[in-house]
Amino acid sequence: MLKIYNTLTRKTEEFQPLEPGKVKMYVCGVTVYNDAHVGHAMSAIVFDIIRRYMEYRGYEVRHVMNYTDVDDKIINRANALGEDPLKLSQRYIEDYTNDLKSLNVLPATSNPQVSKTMPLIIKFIEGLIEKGHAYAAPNGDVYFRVTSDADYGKLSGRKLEDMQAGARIEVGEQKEHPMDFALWKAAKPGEIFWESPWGKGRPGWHIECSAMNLAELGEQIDIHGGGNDLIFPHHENEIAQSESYTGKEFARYWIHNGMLQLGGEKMSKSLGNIVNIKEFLSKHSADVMRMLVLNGTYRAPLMFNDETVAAAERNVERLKSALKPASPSAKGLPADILSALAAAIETAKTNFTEAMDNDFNTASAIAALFELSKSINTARDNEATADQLQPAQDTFRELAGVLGLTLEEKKGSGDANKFIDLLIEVRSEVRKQKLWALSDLIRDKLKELGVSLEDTKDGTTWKWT
RNA sequence: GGCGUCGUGGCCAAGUGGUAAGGCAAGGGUCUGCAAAACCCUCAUUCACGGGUUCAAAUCCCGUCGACGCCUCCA
Repeated sequence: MLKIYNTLTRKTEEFQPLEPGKVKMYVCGVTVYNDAHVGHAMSAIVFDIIRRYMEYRGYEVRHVMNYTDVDDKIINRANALGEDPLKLSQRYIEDYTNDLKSLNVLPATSNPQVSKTMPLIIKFIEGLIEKGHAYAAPNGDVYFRVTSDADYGKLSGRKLEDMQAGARIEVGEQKEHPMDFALWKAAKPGEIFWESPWGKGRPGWHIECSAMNLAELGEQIDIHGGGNDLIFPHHENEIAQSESYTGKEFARYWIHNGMLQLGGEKMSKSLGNIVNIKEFLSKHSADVMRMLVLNGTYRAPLMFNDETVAAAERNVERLKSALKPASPSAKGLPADILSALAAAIETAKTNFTEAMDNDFNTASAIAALFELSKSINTARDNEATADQLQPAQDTFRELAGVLGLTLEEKKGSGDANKFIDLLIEVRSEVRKQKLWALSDLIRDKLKELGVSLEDTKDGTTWKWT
């Protein structure tokens, strides 16, 4: 039985989809005006794992992730670069799509964009005005009337009175209530705009997600996700808009991932403590990024530093060791170890599923993989044949795949491979003659070039590092 | 100030009532010409602190201290 922690109720609840066997999941994507960083990667990986696990459990998942391609920051950046805002955002959409692919994140079922949802957004706002939940200000802005929503604040646990008391809230000139938020913003001179019943303008930040949800998944969805920095105001306002518009409960389960921490602080563009996804992937594999996420709890802050990255690197190597082939000269396993291996397969499956069912407890799930890898390696060291190893390695590969780990070795340039093979062949002859200094020199020099050798009784293996 | 999450070994971290998973690092060993990898052993009488409930608490309750996130754009 799959259980999920729901931000809305602050409880871990049994997952019950609206429609048996199907999951409608909407995850807030990124605002595309800049290179994405590893914090965005964390969020994407978290929901990728959730999606993969639900599919493993047999659900048909419709996974929608939007792109915010109309926004103040995009307009500012485009102005600074002298570029058309929609061209700029389109460029970064392609860029982020590539990042996600590099991270082995499955493509979402669909990726709606604000700029392509304009008619529905306008219709949505009109509907809210008709029902008294919104009003147009004289300057062409349209605001949501928070006092018209009886349970406004239920997701973030805030009350309007408390928020009004907050010192940093300033009363907008055009607003009835300081917490009212913009559904539509009148265009400033020279800004990109769309025609609307309220004049030229563009949508506010929150309305896009309500509209795209409706367009892609309908009035009610199972899961709504995003970073926990979106709980307020973004998700709170989405609920207010959608539920005021449809009169129905919007999302049943709200899932929020924790923030990636660099130097004890949230990684964010405004703090300037950024590691880009591309920068990270130039030094480490996608599996390493994923391992960092898997080692922790998706809801908790994720520590990101040299030490945790190095540990993740080693963890990935350790898991890969389980997939090394059996020795060609293996004589076969003793009966007791063979049955222990069979038992280890079942234990791993059980522990893995129990862990993941418990609100996607990946740290526990990964522990099940470490234990299985130990059993496999022990079997290999005890003369297991390839056939004897295979069932365990198949299970291992399958479970790792559910977490989105590829466990693939790094590929070098194909041309180099045959020369490396040749060098190793020569080195084998050198070793037969016990010319250790020379053979070690070859090994050391290759290491410097990124090729690491391992001498085994069945000969020498190598890989790119 | 308000709302929320959380404080577990040198580090990352699971465990939410029954006597501390897993990984990294470290030390010892097996194997190896030497490495590397793998495997074996060691590594928290204790879970921020102070009270309380209970036969039993890291786990529940109260308080204190501390960290982080949100309250402004944010994955």
